[in-house]
Amino acid sequence: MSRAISGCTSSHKPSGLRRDLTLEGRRLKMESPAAGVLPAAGCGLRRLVKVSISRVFAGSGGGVPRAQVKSTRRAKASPSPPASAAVNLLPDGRWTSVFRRTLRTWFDGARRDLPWRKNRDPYRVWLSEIMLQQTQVAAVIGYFERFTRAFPTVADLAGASEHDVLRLWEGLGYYRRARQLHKAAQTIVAEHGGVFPSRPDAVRNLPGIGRYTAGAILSIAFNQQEPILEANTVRLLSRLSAYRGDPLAREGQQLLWEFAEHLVPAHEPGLFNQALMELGALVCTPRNPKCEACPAAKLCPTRRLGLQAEIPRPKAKRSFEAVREAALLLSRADGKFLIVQSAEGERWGGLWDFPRYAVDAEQSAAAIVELQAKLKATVGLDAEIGDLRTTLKHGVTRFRITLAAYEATLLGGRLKLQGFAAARWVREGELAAFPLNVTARKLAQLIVKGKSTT
DNA sequence: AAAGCGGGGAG
DNA sequence: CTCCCAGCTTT
Repeated sequence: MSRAISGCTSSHKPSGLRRDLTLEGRRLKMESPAAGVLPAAGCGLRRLVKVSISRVFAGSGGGVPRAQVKSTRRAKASPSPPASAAVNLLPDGRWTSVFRRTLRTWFDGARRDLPWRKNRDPYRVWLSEIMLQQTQVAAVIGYFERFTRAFPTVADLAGASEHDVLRLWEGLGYYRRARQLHKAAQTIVAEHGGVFPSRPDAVRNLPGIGRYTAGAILSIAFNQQEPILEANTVRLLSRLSAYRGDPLAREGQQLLWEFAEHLVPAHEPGLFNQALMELGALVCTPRNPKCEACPAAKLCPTRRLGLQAEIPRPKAKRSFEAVREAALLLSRADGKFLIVQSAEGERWGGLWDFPRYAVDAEQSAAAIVELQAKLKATVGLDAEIGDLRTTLKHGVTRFRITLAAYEATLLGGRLKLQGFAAARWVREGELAAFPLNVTARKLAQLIVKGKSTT
């Protein structure tokens, strides 16, 4: 792995002087300026070039094959659990009635005090649901508070710039959510008079709102008897029905949605749905579920069968593709850095970043050669690159990113940049005002702190 | 049906 | 380390 790149000892500071700067005895020369979209400072240029090597580990695995057979003994002293036959998970009326009452009683005492539970304002419910998509509660709380402070109403959100919306989303991930939220707010203002719609099809048609989110908003904010199914309830309902198939496959989804629809009561469906999720989040956890503390323990066939570790069926491992990237940090004599905005549909779409280059080479020496070629081809630079060094590492779900750096200088010319929504030169102090992805944010901090790249 | 999309938290 | 998270959208 190429994280062993290290040893840059140069620590010169940026200066505005026009000089033929050398780094570690190596020089970066400008090639003939190609027609480009970005003017580089004509003279006195000093570029600080950093490279980040990012890597996405690959590997693929298959799902764990499991027997399809299940036993469906019935409980004796408790209401009958749902059958786990392949076609029907629905419990009888007695089980359902006991479960609803038990769950609601438990929720009254166990309910967490979360900021979006302060009231039932549809806007706040909606915002929280969008933020909570594939994102844990603890991670959302602070974002929700800052966001609602900045944009207290749908109209405030609709009137904001996408830049400001993304700034408040920065670090939360899945940035398409923020852009869709923003667009939906504008739709609500334009087509619904600024009032959040309550008709299911109108809600469902807003960008970023799928079946789960629509059900959550309609039940919680509008007290409509609509079911929900998300990560917590997939797990909870799988266990409550001892469903041994793949809960994420089509059949599993259909059965679990039917189960959820069967369970949701006419009275306070929103509280019931939140109670389902709360139980899944706090008690019926993925690993080592707290069955001793579960109000529904006696209603749970999975618990009775001791199959908590098998249900829900573990997901198949994801496969990964190896990727390595270099982030280029260019600074001019006036201290401005080049940043680019990722195009819509791309990774980090809408966010700003330092331009990145794919690097295939495994070893640092080969990576440097490769980068030289790419810089020449894409930026029009002849670069002699100093030592690469690791500056920080960052890991995300599908990426193992190691950022390294090299230093070089550039003496002017024009840059050819394509494939970005926008590109700008900004002062060091202005970097913080842009919505940057997390690795760019960390590199920006490095710039502010160190001034030099060592 | 499968892939793409981020980042952080927990075990 | 690995797994998972108040999913949606596009292919």
